[in-house]
Amino acid sequence: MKKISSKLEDYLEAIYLLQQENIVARVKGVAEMLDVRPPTAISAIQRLSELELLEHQHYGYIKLTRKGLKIAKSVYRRHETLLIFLVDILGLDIEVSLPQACGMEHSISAKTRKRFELLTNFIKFDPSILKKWREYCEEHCDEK
Amino acid sequence: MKKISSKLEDYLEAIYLLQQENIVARVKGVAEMLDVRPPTAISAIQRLSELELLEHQHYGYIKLTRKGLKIAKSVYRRHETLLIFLVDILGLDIEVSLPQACGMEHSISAKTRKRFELLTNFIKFDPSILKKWREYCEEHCDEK
DNA sequence: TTATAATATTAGAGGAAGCTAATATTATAA
DNA sequence: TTATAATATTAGCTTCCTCTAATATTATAA
Repeated sequence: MKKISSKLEDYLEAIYLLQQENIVARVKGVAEMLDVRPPTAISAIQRLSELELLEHQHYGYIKLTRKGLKIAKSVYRRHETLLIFLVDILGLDIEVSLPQACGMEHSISAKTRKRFELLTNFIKFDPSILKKWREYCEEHCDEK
Repeated sequence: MKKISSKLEDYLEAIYLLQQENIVARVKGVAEMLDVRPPTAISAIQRLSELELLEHQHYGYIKLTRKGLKIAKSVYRRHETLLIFLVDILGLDIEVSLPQACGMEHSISAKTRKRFELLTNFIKFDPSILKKWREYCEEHCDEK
């Protein structure tokens, strides 16, 4: 599977999320979700279409192909895993965690994602460790 | 402090590391470290010079300014923290960890970095937790 | 000291990703 | 059904970041 840029990954992820809600995505929704202007979204969508990662009918729907969906899901999975780690384990606010998860999600491998998930569960579902960690964090988090 | 692109952060970090070894950095070293051609390095160095993050004498040395050094150190610190986390806690090989740390280092805040460091120390320096985590990881890491 | 090698720089091109302004199409409401 | 609003697209420009080829400077070795 070819490597695409992190920007293009963002577009696939956004289209995937819109598809979840509405079956198909539209240019306006994509542009709004990624906070870009419609022409910017269009040009990304056209490149993704050339890569056969989605199908785009003129003035019509946008739909991920099987290959596109696969990439989109994997990006979103990394995003989710990192977000949960930042919020539930590192104890960061959701608002600051979101953009950081969005930044990191393009850099980690499947194996790394899995390890993040394991560590999250290891801590989260062991009350004594979770408690110890929370206390440790509380105690040291104002240092330096 | 102005936000610069992650590419420019990479250049500052590389120059910082070269400075550590040789007092001053040179174009060739920077280009080699970042795996780009000299003209690419030059153009980045010129932009950084305009931002007053480094001083660059024609055909001569490259030296970070105080502002540049501050950014470089902070990037490198994030890099180090993430690398140690990936290797010592998540148990990943150094070769796969390096590029992933390089990717993530541009996305995390100072607070997030600190939390990563705390979590690393919390696990690393508690032998019983470390042992439990290693076993847990070993047991589950082949799933999915 | 001068020729050669190494290094640095400039010039110019290209792709990615963004924008605005203008235009085309589709959807909606009178 | 037709005028208007909403949406999508095209055209053309900008900046960032990369490259190669050509040129300039500095360092080294004969």
